[in-house]
Amino acid sequence: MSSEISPAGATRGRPRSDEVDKAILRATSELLSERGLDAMTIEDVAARAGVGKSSIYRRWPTKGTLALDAFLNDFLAQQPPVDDGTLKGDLQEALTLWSSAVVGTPTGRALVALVAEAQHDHVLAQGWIERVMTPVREQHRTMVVRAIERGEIPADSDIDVIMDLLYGAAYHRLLQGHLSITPEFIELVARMVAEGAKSGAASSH
Amino acid sequence: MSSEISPAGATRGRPRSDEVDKAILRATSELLSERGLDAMTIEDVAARAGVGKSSIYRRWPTKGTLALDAFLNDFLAQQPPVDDGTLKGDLQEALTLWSSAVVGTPTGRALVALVAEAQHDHVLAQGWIERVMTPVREQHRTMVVRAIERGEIPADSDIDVIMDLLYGAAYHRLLQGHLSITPEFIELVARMVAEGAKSGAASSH
Amino acid sequence: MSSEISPAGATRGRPRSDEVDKAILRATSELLSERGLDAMTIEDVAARAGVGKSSIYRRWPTKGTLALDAFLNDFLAQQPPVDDGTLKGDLQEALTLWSSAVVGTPTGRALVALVAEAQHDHVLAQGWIERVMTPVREQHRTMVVRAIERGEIPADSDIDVIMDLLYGAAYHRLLQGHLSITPEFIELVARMVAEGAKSGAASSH
Amino acid sequence: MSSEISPAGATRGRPRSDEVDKAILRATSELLSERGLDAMTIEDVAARAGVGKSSIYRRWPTKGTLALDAFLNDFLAQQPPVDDGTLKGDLQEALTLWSSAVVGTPTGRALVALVAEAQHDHVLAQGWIERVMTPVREQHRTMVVRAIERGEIPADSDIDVIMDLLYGAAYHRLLQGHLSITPEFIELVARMVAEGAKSGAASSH
DNA sequence: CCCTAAACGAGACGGTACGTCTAGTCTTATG
DNA sequence: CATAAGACTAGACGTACCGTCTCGTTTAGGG
Repeated sequence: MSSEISPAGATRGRPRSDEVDKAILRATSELLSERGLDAMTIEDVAARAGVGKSSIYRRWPTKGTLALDAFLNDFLAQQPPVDDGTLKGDLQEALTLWSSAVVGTPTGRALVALVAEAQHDHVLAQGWIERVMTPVREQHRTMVVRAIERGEIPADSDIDVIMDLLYGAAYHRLLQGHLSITPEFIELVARMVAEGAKSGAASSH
Repeated sequence: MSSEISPAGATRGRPRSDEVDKAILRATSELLSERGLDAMTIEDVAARAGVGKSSIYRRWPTKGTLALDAFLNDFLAQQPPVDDGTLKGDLQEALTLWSSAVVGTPTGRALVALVAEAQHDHVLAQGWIERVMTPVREQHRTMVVRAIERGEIPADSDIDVIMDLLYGAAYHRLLQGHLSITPEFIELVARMVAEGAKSGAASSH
Repeated sequence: MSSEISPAGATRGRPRSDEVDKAILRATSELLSERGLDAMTIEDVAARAGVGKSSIYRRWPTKGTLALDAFLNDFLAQQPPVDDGTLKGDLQEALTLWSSAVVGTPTGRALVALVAEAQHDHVLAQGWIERVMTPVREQHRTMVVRAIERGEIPADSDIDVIMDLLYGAAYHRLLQGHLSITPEFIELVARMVAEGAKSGAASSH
Repeated sequence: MSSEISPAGATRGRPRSDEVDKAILRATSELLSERGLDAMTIEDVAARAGVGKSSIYRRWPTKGTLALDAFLNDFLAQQPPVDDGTLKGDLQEALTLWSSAVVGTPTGRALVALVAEAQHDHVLAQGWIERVMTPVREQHRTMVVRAIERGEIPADSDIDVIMDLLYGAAYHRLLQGHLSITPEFIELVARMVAEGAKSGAASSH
């Protein structure tokens, strides 16, 4: 698990046990869906995993970073690359995949809780960017690059802003809870972002 | 303060003291900017305000709802209506106002913490929608209505989605912290949303 | 309970509950005899007494001082004054009373553990002297005073040393465990101390 | 070190290292005077000695027995036999030697801690009797035997009780801390015990 | 002008989880 | 085998807050 604190030296002393890693992450996943990050305690995890508390603290500095590792297994597998032939189609498909992984699911509740937790856990915040935001955006960046190659949108389009509009709208409804994420919403967002992108050269003000 | 629990009966007994209200909200505001919602405890607030804990619990059910009241004073005053003559100009101006109230300010840190807290405090979540989201969107709805009246965008545009795109992108950067909110970002978002809106009839898939 | 930390002001706030005091001391007494001071934990006491841990820490700074209070109830009642008419008889009777309270009893195990604990708990050490050693010696001082008045022993006898010889020998066997405390031992100690006291003027070297 | 657990078989495999023994005992001695038995942990000792924890556990079953070995080196050398010509003189000299080894010294603090520890470490308690109490008393027994041979005290004197009176008084002040051990105290104790011994036949009640 | 009911400051209450620490055991790679 | 290193389970420590609950006191109407 890449976010773990690695043992200082290297091969001296008893090595960390993989069994323990797995048991902790399994217990964390379970508790995360059963009661959410906030109601999950380190002591719960240790008890459920049949592990001493120090074996957890030895690996993860905070509850949030532990939860992040447990979350990643589930989440990333559900965000494969897409290719529909049009920018609007790609955006819609990506957002549909995201929403089906996240809306009303345990994974989604974990995501929401992690974003919340990251607001006061800076280690988690950094891990979140590096291990969730960056990979997902990197993967989806190709959608936009293909659209540029097809001549659908300007060559100097700001890919980051396109991503922010697409996911921003979705995260907004997920986190603020003022309206729900429906297929119609997704279709409209994808259409408007794709359309807006056509006029979206990076800096023409 | 409208979110307070009001005394059941009516006028018997000693009335609630306005001094106490003010002292609590002042202490909350201070502590909120000094150390953030998460590190602020009810006991801190009581001590700072020179007030018994029960005088706080009598008025607000959770730490979040208390913080919401303290936040609202500061925030809403800073979001006046705008009118620039074009949709893109209105959107840009509204977002600029928002960002100057929120980016790098104590108010912004409070906002972020409140959104986080609302993820596991349902009373707060409801209050957040009713007392922050709804008023702000209501106020800004006129921007879009004017654009429709001017014939800039279709009559059946989905105002909610336009708002979600605009604020969603901004909240996204604020909450995820992967990129910063610059004037260029705001300009580009406003332009792309305005452009996208031109093709954004509510349901044409 | 005189060793408790008393509340700062006086009558402000909710007063300490006598019920809680009693429950804690009862639980402590029980656990002390069931498993000894060392194996007794504050958490055990709290659970047994049906009390929060903080209600214990609020009153007693260390496990030792808590145990001391629990011990005192039992012990002091068992050390009434004696009067036999002769010094040797008084000493023998006092030591017999002490030994029957202490040898092979839960109270005795508590005493031994407290003396041990006092070696690294200075607050307890001071409390032990003030609330056990001093009262017992004060009470028994009259035995020696009467012996002086009867002319049995010199007027300038060192009462402290007489006490140290009498109790010292007994504590020695109790704590070192090299030999046991029998009636014959007690009789002989009492006789030898009484006899030694006849030549024991305070400073004739 | 006689209290160590000896290796089961004999000569198979890598032999125990004397260096390790010495390093452990040296580290123990140092830590014992620096912070006392109670604050000394096995992990401290291992770290200071540059040794694995298991190399300590392989040799000594408990912290107390380890400390006992470290203590013995220092202590026993300081208790040579005495011969003054009179019982009172011998007792006084023996007690003076003991007090100068023990009162206000690191050795003394170790002794006190060991007696305390022995109250809940039965292996240590047994070792204490066998390797401290017994040798010292055996050595000093000759003082009393000589006094009997000189006709100073009855032939059927109880040597154990004489020792208990002498050392008991001293240990009492050392452990209870209610009064200090001065030359005057020692002189008076020696005189009173010697005097008491003249009437101290074993069982004449 | 008293009476009564509620609000007030203070702080004790039963709980719960924290993150740290030590104990004593176990598991590596290296001598 | 013994060794140094250090991970392992277990569980107590003392602290910090939680939200509730007494206290004695204060402050208003309503009778």
